[in-house]
Amino acid sequence: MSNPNQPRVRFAPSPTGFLHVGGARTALFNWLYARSQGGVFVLRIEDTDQERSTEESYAAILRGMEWLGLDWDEGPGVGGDFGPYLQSERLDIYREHLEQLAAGGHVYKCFCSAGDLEAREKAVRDAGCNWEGYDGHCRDLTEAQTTELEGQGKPFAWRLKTPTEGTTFWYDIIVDKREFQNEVLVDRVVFKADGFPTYQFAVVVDDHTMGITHVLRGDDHVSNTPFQLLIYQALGWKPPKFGHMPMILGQDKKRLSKRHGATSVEEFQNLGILPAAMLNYLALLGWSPGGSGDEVMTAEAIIKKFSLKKVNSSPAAFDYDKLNHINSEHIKRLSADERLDLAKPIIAERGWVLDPEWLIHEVDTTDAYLARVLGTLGNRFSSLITLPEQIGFFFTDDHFVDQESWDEHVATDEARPLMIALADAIEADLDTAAPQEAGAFEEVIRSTAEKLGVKAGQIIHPCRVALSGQSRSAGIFEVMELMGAPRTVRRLRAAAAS
RNA sequence: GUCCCCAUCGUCUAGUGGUUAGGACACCGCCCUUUCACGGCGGCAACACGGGUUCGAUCCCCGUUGGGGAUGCCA
Repeated sequence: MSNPNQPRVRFAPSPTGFLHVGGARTALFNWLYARSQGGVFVLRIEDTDQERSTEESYAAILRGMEWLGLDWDEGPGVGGDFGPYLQSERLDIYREHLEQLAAGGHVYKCFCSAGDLEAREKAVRDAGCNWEGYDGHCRDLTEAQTTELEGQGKPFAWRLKTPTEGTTFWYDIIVDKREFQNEVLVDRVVFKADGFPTYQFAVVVDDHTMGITHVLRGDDHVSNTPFQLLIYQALGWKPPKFGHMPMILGQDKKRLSKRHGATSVEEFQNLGILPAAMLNYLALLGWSPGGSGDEVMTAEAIIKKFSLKKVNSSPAAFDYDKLNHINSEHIKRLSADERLDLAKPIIAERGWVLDPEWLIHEVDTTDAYLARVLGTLGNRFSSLITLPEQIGFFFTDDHFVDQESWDEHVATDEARPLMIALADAIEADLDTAAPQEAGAFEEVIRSTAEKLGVKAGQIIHPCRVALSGQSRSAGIFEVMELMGAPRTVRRLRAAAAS
C-alpha cells in the first residue's frame, strides 16, 4: 500500500467558480500522471477564502471532474488516510504549524491594515518609486511595541520573515531550473487576521502532510513557488517536485476569458461535446503523443503514452475548431448502441416517439425506429447539437426547414408537377396501407422519371427538401422507407401546394 | 514600473548542429455520390528579428521585438 516510490499528486481547486478549462487541464495532467505511474490522485478543496468560496462552486467542480471521468483516489466523497480534504476543516493543523513557525522565529505579527498599506504604497508611487510589495513595516517591531498594539486590540496577521539576499531555486519538471533573487521576495502573509491561513501557507502544509510528491500546477503559480519553498525550509521539510504547466490562452493568444466563448467544462457539455473528446482535446494542449501518431485517443491510450517529459513549456491557444473535430471523431467511433444512448434523451426531451400509423417496415418501437434513423445518418452524425435538426423530420411535421433550400428546390414551377407525379405514382404502384422498403420507392422514382423524360436526380432533389426540409440528408429512398408511404405522399402533396 | 517565463505553418504540434522542416485542425481544389457528409487524392502555409559560436545553425549563447504570468490578509 505505502510504496515509497508511488507518486502522489493532487488537484486543489478553490470553490470560487465553475471548473474552467485551465483547471480541468491541470486536473487532467495530474490524473494522467497518477494513472500512468500507478500513483495516487488526490482531490483537495482550497476553501480558505471565506468570502468567495461557495457550495455551488464546490458542487460544480465535482460535477465537472466526474463528467470528464477524472476520478480521485482520495478526497471529498471517497475519504482517504490524509483527510480532511477540505482546507476549512484543517484549521487546527495549520495553527499547529503556525506555532512551530512562531517558535522558530520565522514569522512575525503584522498590524498593518489594508488602509495603512494602501497609503504607504501610494506615497511610494507618488514619489516616483516602485512599490515592490509589503515593505517590512512590522518586521522589526520590538516585543514591547507588539504587546502594546495587541493590547489595543489591533487585529494582526502573521508574515513570513524572508531572506534579503541569496537566491531560491528549484528544478522544474517542465521548465528546468527556475531561480529567484531573495531580495525580490516579500514577507507575505501566512496567516490572515480572520484566523485562516493564506493559500501560500495552507498549500505547503497540506502538500507536505498529505505526502504529495509532485506538484503539477499552472504556470501562474511560478512566482509563488519560491515563497512556498521558504516555508518548507522554515518548517524543516523537504519540498516536493514542482512542475509548472503552460497556460491555456484564447484563440487570439490573450488570456482565455468569457469573450472567447465557452470556458467552463459544463458549457462544453451543453455544446454537445463528449467528455472523452474534451479530455482528448485538453490533453493535446501542451502535450502531444509525439511524431505523427493518431491524435484521436481514448483516455486509456493517453494514459499509456503520457509523459511529463513531453509536456510543452509554451502556452497554447484554445481552438474550438479542433475541439469540434476531435469531438466528431469520437462520435464517429461510437457503436450503434452508444449513439442510440446519446440520442434517446434528445428525442425524449422533445416528446418524439414512433407513431404506428407511419407504417415503417420491420419497426415497432421508438428505440428501434430511432436506431434505424441514426443508421441513415452514418457519419453525418457528428454533433449532438445538430442532431435534432438532422432527424426531426422523421418524427414531426413541425420540423426544421431550411428556407433557402425550400425556395430554391421545392417552391418552383418545375418542382411542383414532379412531386405531384411522384405522389400519384406511389399511390398507384405501391400499397400505401402497408410498410414499404427503400427499393420499392426507388423503383417508383426511377420509372416516374423515365415516364416524364427527366433525370432521377431532378425528382430526387426537390423530394429531399420537401420531405426533410433540408438539402442534405441520408439517401432519399431510405428516408422514404422510414417516413412511410402515407407520410411521404402527404408531404409531397403539401410541398407541391406551397 | 519591477521580477519571471515563452517564441516552428492562422491554430495545436513533431523534429534535428547538415532534413525536400513532418503530422493534425482550419482553408482551397479534384475524385466519389441522387444531395450533404464521410472517404480518397492534391494544394496553400512556419523555424519572429539582429548579432554571435561553428565548416555549417530552426536547433547552442546574447540582445531586440512580441506574447503571457506574477507583483493581494485571492487561490
